[in-house]
Amino acid sequence: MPKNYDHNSVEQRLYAWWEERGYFTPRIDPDKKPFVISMPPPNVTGELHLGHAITAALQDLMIRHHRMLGVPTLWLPGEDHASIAAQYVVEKSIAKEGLTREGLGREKFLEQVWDWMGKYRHVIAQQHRRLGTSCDWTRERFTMDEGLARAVREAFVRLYDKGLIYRGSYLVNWCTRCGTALSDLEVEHEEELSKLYFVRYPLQDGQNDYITVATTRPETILGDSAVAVHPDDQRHAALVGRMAMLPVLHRPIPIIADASVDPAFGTGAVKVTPGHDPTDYDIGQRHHLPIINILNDDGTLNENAGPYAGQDRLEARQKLVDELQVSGLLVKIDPHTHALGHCQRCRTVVEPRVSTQWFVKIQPLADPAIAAARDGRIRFVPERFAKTYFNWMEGIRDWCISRQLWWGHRIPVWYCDDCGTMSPSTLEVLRTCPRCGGSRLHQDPDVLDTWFSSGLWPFSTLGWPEDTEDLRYFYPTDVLETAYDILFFWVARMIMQGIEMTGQVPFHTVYLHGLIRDEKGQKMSKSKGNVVDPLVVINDHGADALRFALLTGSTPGNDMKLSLQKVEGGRNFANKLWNAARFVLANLPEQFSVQDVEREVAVWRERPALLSLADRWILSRHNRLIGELDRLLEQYQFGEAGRQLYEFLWGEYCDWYIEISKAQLNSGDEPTAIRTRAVLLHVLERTLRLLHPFMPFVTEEIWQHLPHLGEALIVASWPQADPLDDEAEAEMGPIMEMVRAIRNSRAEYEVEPSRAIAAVVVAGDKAQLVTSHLDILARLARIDPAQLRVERSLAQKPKQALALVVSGYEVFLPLAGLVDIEREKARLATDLANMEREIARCGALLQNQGFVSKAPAEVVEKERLKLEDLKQRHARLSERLSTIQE
RNA sequence: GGGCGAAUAGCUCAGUCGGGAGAGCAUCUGACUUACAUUCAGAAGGUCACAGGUUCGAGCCCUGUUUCGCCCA
Repeated sequence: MPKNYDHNSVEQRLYAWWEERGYFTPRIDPDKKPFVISMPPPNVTGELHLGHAITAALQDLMIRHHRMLGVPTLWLPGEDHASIAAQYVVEKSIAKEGLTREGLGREKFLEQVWDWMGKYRHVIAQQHRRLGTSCDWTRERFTMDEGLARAVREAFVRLYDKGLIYRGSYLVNWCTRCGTALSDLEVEHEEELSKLYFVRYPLQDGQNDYITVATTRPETILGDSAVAVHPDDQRHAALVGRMAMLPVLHRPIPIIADASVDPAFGTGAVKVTPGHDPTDYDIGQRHHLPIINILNDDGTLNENAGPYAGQDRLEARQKLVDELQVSGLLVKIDPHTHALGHCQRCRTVVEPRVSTQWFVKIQPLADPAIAAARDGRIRFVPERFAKTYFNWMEGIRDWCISRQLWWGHRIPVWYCDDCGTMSPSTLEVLRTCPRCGGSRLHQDPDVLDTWFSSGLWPFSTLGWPEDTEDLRYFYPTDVLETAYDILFFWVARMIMQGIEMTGQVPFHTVYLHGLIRDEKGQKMSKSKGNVVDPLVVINDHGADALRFALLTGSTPGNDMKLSLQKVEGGRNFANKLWNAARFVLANLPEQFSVQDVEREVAVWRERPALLSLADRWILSRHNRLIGELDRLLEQYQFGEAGRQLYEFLWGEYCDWYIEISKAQLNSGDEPTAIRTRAVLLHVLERTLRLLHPFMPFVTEEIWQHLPHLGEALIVASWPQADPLDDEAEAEMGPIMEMVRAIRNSRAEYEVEPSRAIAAVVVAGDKAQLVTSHLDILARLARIDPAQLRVERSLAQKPKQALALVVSGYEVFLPLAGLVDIEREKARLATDLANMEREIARCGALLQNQGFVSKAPAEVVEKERLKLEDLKQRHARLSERLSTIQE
């Protein structure tokens, strides 16, 4: 094995091997309940980013863990066709060649999109492989696959037949660039500084009388149906019921009273444009006002705009303001900040506009989805997202699902040119009209909101609506893991559609992770140019390093700033592990087999006394780690689990046990050496299994070098903990403390690191124990074995020596010529003072009746023991102080 | 306007049982000690945002305040 771990020579080779061996594909076993995750399908608009990397890391962790638990485990991958986003990027792409969607025509344009899909689906799948995702590629799905298209038609028709889908003319969000309607969720509001225009509307029957209204969109004056004031507003009460004359168009409109008007806004009088504003739309409904649409699809004004017809809305705004100015109707223009809706995809300002669209009646779907979360059939991790979910679900409005786009699932409704009826159909092509039998049919030209098909993902990917073996076995799935920013878009819709279509919740747990931000805390975006490409990170430091950094650097639901230093830390960890394995292997004899280890382990279980204290300690620590990991993984505390693995492997196994093992291996006692090798290997091998879900590549690679049973770590079994050895842990603690204290003193007195020094350990009834572990002190604290003494007690304590007092032990370091009595006095005095403070605190606590009577017995006992230990150490220290003061 | 989150070491963040404040990085001192300089040993560094409250005991629970961020309307 080379000295440094080289991820580049390992990762892609191992992945190809795993995939080829078929480890990612579960075997259906009717006696076992499977574990299933549907991978959130990335958009085929581009390449993966760090958000996908954390998604992959978290899900692969759960998947690999369950696979090792022996559960049939399915992680179903795929890609989303991302209707509006994909159409947007392809349009931009062909624009570089001077082509337009309209110029190409529907068919030719769709060919271009399919080309794009083919390319990027492949790129995305390859990138997922680089991340190490152990998903079942044999079940890979695309939301535009025929099977999934069939599911979309089925879902549409079922909802239609139940009366939950309707078509009608309503006010919707309209993107003038994309030329389509959008759902409420696809509109993003941003605070912007704009202008508030105050405009006089002359009264129809008054001379020189006006009512002044304030508006941010003066061009919509052309579509006004009324002026409204608040019913209690005394300033305008006299005008209610009279008529105002619309500027420019000179159309008389009524002045009405409506409680939704905010008297504090502008002058308290507002213009009402039911065709282009949601609030005004509602006012219009209440007062039976006419709806006037002044916009064409592309954002130019239509014939209702009179002289401004044909002009772009923003161009018309300026001209109209100029005209108002000239005619003296413009009172003033104030600066004004307000939230403006933008198209999620192209950032164009969204215009509310009345048009004929398809809608899902959402309340009948939302109610059961709310109930499922209320009664615990679905739980959220972290829990607080349940509240966000309820907030949104309870205020939900009907879902506009039709889009005036070309790329996507065509709305499965056919119009008969003979009898004029419309027929929804689950058939891909409807050839004859079910009503009149006519064959002159044309399909609705629009497509469905992408999220309509995404909402079916957990079951459409398994074959629904067919009653397939996969659907029966793998559905419902278990965990849905994704970023919190698509809770409404996707998660909520899967829950609603899942319950509606299958009668079951599609998953029992929703785990939401936060967003990955750059080092300054900003959201990564291509336009900001601060996007970190996961592939670059992987090439530099390895997928394991990236995954470990993402997993241990985040808390569920919280955003995370990823720094490359953190990834370097992960890379260093992989290298550390690699070298630990090199050490272990270098010390194994040629013929060392797993059977040898197993035989040893079986013996220890019967007779732990055969082991050294350090052996027992590392075994117990390892078994404790297993228990902790089981608990943490169960609770979805993946970051903490990873950190504990890191701490164990680096801080305990490498820093202590490997160092101690060097002494045991070189002790000259063959049984000790054999035993030590077995412990080294046993603990390493089992810890590799625990770490595998976090760092799959380096663990598998090392495992393959070690003696092992079975084919691959990826399908090895998850370790089960042996009993803990509390005694060993309790006795090892003070010995480690002693080593640290000696190292500390050596550093303080600037003893050359290479120089071995003498020591006397006073150990009371632990003398035997320490005597059998002198090698630890000798090696780890650099004590000269020839000058190391252990005594039960010492009548005459050396004066020219440093005295170290740790729990249960006293250590004297006779550093001839180095000990400075004055300095030593000062050190002892400081230590004593600190100790006295602690003793006072501890004593006061134990004096406190409330504490003694109310705190749990074990906490009280802990404090008692602590106080006792402190007092002992204090006594020895003060004795020492008086000795050297003589 | 409503809701949520964050505020802990110089930086980035853990701290999910209410029981003596932690890690990584950075800094300082020292070391090529035969697995690893992607390393090792040691040190320094904190009024856990602020003010109250509950409790024997609060970084953690409750109330209020400040600053920053996000979501919804």
